[in-house]
Order: sequence, then C-alpha cells, then structure tokens
Amino acid sequence: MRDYNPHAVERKWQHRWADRRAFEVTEDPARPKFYSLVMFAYPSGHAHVGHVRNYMIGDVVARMKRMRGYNVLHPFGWDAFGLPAENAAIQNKTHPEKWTRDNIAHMKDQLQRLGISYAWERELATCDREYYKWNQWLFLKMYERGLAYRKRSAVNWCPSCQTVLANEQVNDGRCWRCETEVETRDLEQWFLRITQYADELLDQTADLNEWPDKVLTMQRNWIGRSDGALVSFALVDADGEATTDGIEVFTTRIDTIFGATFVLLAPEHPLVDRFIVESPESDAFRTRVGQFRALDRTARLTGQIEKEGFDTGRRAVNPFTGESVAIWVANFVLAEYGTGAIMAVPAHDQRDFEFARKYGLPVRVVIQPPDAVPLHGDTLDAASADPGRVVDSGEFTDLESAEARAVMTRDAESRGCGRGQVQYRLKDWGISRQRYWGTPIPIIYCDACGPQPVPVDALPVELPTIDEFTGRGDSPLAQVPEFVNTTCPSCGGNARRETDTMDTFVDSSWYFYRYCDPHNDTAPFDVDKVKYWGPIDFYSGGVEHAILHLIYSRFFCKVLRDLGLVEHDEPFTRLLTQGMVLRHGAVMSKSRGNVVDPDEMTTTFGADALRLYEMFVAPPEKEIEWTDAGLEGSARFLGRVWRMVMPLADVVARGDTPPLDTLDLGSAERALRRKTHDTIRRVSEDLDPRRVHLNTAVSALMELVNDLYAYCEGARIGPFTPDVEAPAAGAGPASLAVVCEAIEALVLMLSPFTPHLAEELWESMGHADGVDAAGWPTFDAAVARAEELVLPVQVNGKVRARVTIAPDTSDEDLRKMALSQPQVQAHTTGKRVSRVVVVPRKLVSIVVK
RNA sequence: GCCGGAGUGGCGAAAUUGGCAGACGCGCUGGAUUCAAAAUCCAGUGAGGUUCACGCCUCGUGUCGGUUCGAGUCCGACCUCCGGCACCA
Repeated sequence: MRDYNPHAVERKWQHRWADRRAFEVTEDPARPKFYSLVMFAYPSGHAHVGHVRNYMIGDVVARMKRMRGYNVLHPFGWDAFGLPAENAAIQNKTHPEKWTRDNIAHMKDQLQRLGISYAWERELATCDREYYKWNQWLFLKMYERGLAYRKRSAVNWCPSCQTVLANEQVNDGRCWRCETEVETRDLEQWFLRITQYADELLDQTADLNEWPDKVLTMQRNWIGRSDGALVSFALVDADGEATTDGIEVFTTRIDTIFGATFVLLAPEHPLVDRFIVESPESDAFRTRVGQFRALDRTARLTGQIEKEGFDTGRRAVNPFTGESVAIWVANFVLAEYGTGAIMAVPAHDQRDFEFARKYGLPVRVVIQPPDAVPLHGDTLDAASADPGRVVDSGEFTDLESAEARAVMTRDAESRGCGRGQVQYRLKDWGISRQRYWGTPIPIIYCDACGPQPVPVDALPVELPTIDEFTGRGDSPLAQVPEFVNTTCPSCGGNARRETDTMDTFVDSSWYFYRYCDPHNDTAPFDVDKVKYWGPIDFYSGGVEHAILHLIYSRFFCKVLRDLGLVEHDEPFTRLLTQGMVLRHGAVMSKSRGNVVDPDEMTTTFGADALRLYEMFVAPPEKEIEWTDAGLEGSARFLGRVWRMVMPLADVVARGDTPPLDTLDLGSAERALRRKTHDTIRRVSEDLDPRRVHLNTAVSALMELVNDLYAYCEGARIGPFTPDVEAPAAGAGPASLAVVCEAIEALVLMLSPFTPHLAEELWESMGHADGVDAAGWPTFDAAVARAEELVLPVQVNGKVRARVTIAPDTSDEDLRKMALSQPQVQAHTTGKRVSRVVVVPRKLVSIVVK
C-alpha cells in the first residue's frame, strides 16, 4: 500500500478539476439550483487562515449540494477598488492597479491550492472597466429616478484618508479604517436615497428567518425607526403676541406635552441665526453660539460633555397649554435628527431634567406611573420616563400614555399645529470619495446646463492613468486636465467632469448578481439568468459586515427590483456570520504581524488537513484563537482514514461482495451498519444550510472511523491483517460487505471537507466518475434503528441502574423491570414508592419517600 | 444606560423538544510494536472519597434562589466577558 502523500494527491486533483472545468455551470431549468456565496475578498496581498475558514464553509455547503444533485453556482471575485491600494501606491511608488493585480494573482494562486470548488470562469474584479461601467450605469438609473442626488451638507471627513466617510463608516467618532478622529466638513456630495426604503428594509427583517437574530437586531437598531409627532410652537413677538411663525419639534411623547416647560434648539438650528440678527446684543449672542458650534464633534456625538445652554430671550407658545415658554439653545440637541429642536419635558425626560435643574427651569409632572407614589415636580430627583396615567393635562387628564399619544396627535392635527411623524436614525448614503482608486461618478458639470449625466453610450467613464500619487490635496482626478475637461452632453459647450469616485461599498452591493452573468457587455446582467440563480441560498462572511455591506446590498436589491431587473425582495436567503480567526487575541493583519499563512500549513500538513481542521475546531459562527496544535490531529485523522480505506479499496473495486440484504449479519455487523447509517443521518442534518454544524459533522465521521477500526480489529481485516497483501484474508462476505458499505459512505461524506483525499480514495475504490456522480449517501432508517435500548433508572433524580430493553417494550414491563433492579431495590427498600415516571425510550424515574 | 450573545474538564468543544453532562479532538499517562526513536495500534484520563477487586458513594455546567419526578437547558435576581447602539428627543 502506498503512503498518503497529500501534496501529490492534491496537485493531481486540482489539475484534474481544472482540466475538466468541473465547477463551471450554466442555467439548467431541469435541475434545482443552489447559489452558495462567500463574501468576496479585498486583495490586500496575502490570504490568511481567517479567509480560508470562510471560503471552506461555503465550499463544504457547495460541494454537499452538488453531490445532492443541485446545479450549484459557487463563484469568487475581488473587491478590488479601495484605499489600501492607493496608500500602497503613495508609499511604494507603484500604481494602484499594478499593486491590486499582483495581489489578486498571488491570492488566487493561494486559494487554488486549497481546492475550493469555484467557478473561476466567472471571476470578477470590481476595478475591471467591464465591471465599474455597470456601477456607473446603475448610478445613472438611480439618478433618473431621483435616488441619486447631490446636496451640500456637513459630512464626516477623515483627515488621514483625505476623504469623506459615510455615517456607517464612523465608529465612536473615528474612521472605521484608520481610527483617526473624524472632522466635519461642508461639501457638495452625492447621496443615494436609502431612506426611501427605510420602512421596507426594517419591515422585511421579519422575513429573514434564516439570518442570525444578532444581525437583524443590529440592522433594526441602525435604521432606528421611531413613531412620534411633529408639533409646532408659535413664536412670540416683541410685544408678547403669538405670530404665525413657529418652531417645529419632533417628539415621541406628545402625551407629556402639558409638561413641556421650555423649548431647546440645536446650536446649528436656522432660527438661531435669525435670533442673533434680531437680538439687541447680537455680538454677544453670536459669540455664545459660536462657542457651542465649535464644541468637539466627537465629544458631542458620544455624549461625553456636560449639558449646557443659554436663554435666547425669545419665547414660544405651547400649543396645548397656551403658555408662553422660554426658548434656549442647548449643546446636546442634535441638528441632524428630527427638526433640530425639541420640547423639553423635564419631569419625564432625564436629559431635560438635568438641564432644568441646572438652570432652575420649571419641572411639571403630567404622567403618574402606576404603583408609584404620587410624583411632584419640586421633589423629583430624576425624570420618570415610564408611561402611566396622564394628569394635570386638561381634557386629556386620566388617559393612559399610549391612548393619550393617539388622541393628542389627532387633536394637534385638527387644530393645525401638529401631525403624526415617523423618524429614522438611518440617513441617506453619502457615496462621494475624494480618492483615485474607485469608480468615477458619471456626471458632467456645465455652467450653462448644470449637472448632466454622462450618456449611457459613453460609459464607462474610465479612470485615467496617473503616474504619481502624493496623497495631498483634493481628489486626485481633479489634477488630470484631460479627464476633467470635457464637453457638455447637452449643449456641447465646455464642461467639467465630477472628480470624486464612488464609495467602494457601491461595488460590493450588487456583485453577486454580476456573477450570474459576468461577461455581459450590454447590461449589468441578464434578467433571466438572475431569475434562475437568485436569490443567494447561502451567504457567509464576517460579522463585521452585519450593517454596512448587508444593509447596502439589501437596498440595492430593492432598487434593482423596482427597476425590473430582479424579482425577489431580499438578496440573501440564509446568512451565516463566520467568527473571526484571531492570533494573540487580535484579528490577523499584515501591520500587526500576526498573520498565519495557509501556504505554510498546506506545505506541512496538506490542504485537506488545513480544511478539515478549520471546520472541526469550533462552530463556524464562533471566534477562534489560532493554534497549530489541533491541526496535527486533523492530519493524523486523514492518515487514519487512508490506512483504513486503502487496503480495502481493491475489495470494493472488485464489487463481488454480496448485496447486504441477502446476508445473515451477526450482531457486530449489524452494529457497524447501524453506525454507518446513523452517521449518514447526523452528517446530513449537520450540513443542512440552515444548520451548518460542521464541527459536529466532522466528529461524527471520526466516530465512524473509530468504530471501523474497532470492528476491523475484531474481524482481523483491513489494517489489522498481518499480511498487507491480503487485507481481506479470512474475512467472511458479511464482514467485507458491511465494511465496504461503511468506507464508501465515509469517503463520500468526507469529500466536502477533504475533497482531494476523498476523490483519490474513491477512485482507488474503482469509481471512475468522481464523488459528484456517486451522489450523497442514502440514509436507511430501518438499518439505523436501534435493536435494543439502554435506559437509565433514576431514584429521586439520581441514576441508580440501567435496563436494557427491546424498543417495543411496554411501559408497564419497563416499570416492572426498573423496580426489580437490585441497585434500585437498594435505594427503595424500606421506603414508600410514591411515583414512577416512565418516559418511553428515554428513562424511568422513581420517587420514594 | 439600552439591545443582543456567551460563561461547561488542563485546552478547543458536544449535548436538535427539560431526560445518563463532558461525544469528538488536543494534551497527558500507561501498554503493544521497535536495538532505540519517530510513526502506528490499544487502553486510561472532570474532582474527591471508598474497596484487595468488580464496583459503589459524594460533588460538579459563572453565583444565589425557584419551578419540576428530573434543569447546562425553563423562571427570578446578580456577577463576569464579548458584540452592537448610544444626549436619536
């Protein structure tokens, strides 16, 4: 018997798969389809074992589905635009494209040596002009529909990356990529109107029942819907008379409005500028406001500052009480949420409470929570935010909070001073980036005609080649006159191109549709092809994309649906968020120097051992700390499989063992068959895309191998025959038949995990057509059924004995057997048996007193 | 502060509906094989007690309490860790 040489085996099968184009697919309406996808890769330079883990999860599912007869689409590609390439260019004086293409070549080579079943002919890179052309096309479609628009606004600016960031890309006031503190800039920017889909994005999270709850919760929080009301407080003029001008506030607690004893404005609120002008002490007022506006942005957004404010000297009328109340400016009121103005109800909102106490403003209780001592504004030491019974509120007194909100909103509406309103935390998606290595935004500015879309037949707007990257100044594209200067598509006069590029999250929001038709040069993809392959049945990737990528992709899906390009509402049916692979407690990265290169692992142990180990070490969702220790164990297991199967491969290949149902099997043989079929059941269940318990599937296969060794040792066959040349010597046909059945099932079930080894063994067993042709092994419930059961017998909750029974033993017989066990008697004698619980097929529980 | 998730041997973990806690693997210990080692095969391995021995007993899934014949699993309170959101009105 030849020894197991993983490298030779792996090379052989990788070449064969490539030669046979084994994983390339076309649409086939006669077969059920399965679209297995892993998040595509950023070509950072080198794949590490963390990437490998994710790609393996997708590959195991894809390979299993292929064996089950599905037409499986399993593509791969590159999220190739982005800042690191440009930064590398600045540092190393290379071109971002060269850096990117070199990295792709290297990483592709690494991945190919892992034997992943990708349809490489569908490979795409988002920096391909054939790809980003359709980014531009989709942008123009959105522009036509008013979903892409331009506005001047305060945006997040990372001084280190020299670019704008979306809200989603700012964490704790810092850049998601480089952790530099983010500044605010006022810029003209392009936005995608994701808020138009806010409700749908929120509501349809309810349909995503194969997504982790964690991700759905994060998305719901991110969208942040709150139902409330807009209420207008009329401004009071210098004579104390109400005017027709008003301050609109947003509140979710209109039921507390009788307790609204003042109004607060954000420092940036437009009325503040008017008040400055109208103030008798304009200069002092302006200085005051300036101080608030200059407050550190990060501190303000994270609530790390003391609540402060000042009286504007102006007043407004509470439309419910008719009282005139003070208008203050407060540093904690956010200009970008709601209307930038709030009604302050100190008795029932903690922030307002603190503010009121600090400045001695009135606190008035208007809600009495049930089961609480009667509250009083003068004695409160904290706001009471709980709902309850409305008090001291005129005609609304005695309503419950929830009802009061509805009634009072209707009342405001009827009097023309308010209406129901839904607010979202979600903001429109700013996509302009002042960088080079991305998709040019296909817009031309003409002094005469204004912004003009680039005509579709002029797409793509190609990225010009730039020789030098300095990282200084504005958009690099602005420094290329031949790019900037163009003619207006409308009037033909001189015009300038937009020089910003798109956020790369645009690229990754629809790439999974392009895979369905990657070489189409007349459309982003053929509608019928996406109709066949979509939606994605299984999608796996890092949980760090739970909000950004996954919410943007859901948004794009809905836009594409409304454009008539896709039919489904949601792009990803099942989502698996894979746990990260850490090294020394940190995510692997080149800069940290803690990267574990899969090449080293495959050189030492083989790709199959690496694959198996990463699937076995922990559940896919769980974060793991990388150690080499267990990898050796996986390599050992594969050797064990080889030494079990190889000696008997010829026996299988000869195919002269009699059919199992014609044989009279002994109890050891029946037990092995039972194990075989029970393993088929367990592994099949664990590999179900809704489950994907890959670690327990592997351990089930290990158990089967252990049982095979034990059986073969007893039967003196296979690895236990003294004569290697005659591994089946002395074995009866029954022994051989059950062992052959077991090893065939074993090899087939192992193949999604360790495809090279499995194909090699399968071929050695005389099968020329590969494991896909063989299909997934069939589970036979009758064979797997236990012949006898061993049930525990508990006395007062402690196991005191076990009884072995036939599965069809009656409850009464079981009860008698249990009570007659000597160990049970020892604990029941002299006591009264008060109760006997018989749980069929589970246990017997006896209660004594 | 709010919303999720988790806490099980020396380690990674398992336990699908409330039913024998610790499957499987790593590590360790012992045995076989070997001149020897590696590799391989076999056996043992939660803690403590007890027995010449087969065994038997007690404790044990973050802490405290509860429900139940029976709780890692359900309920209540708390502790710790991880993730998300956070002055969002």
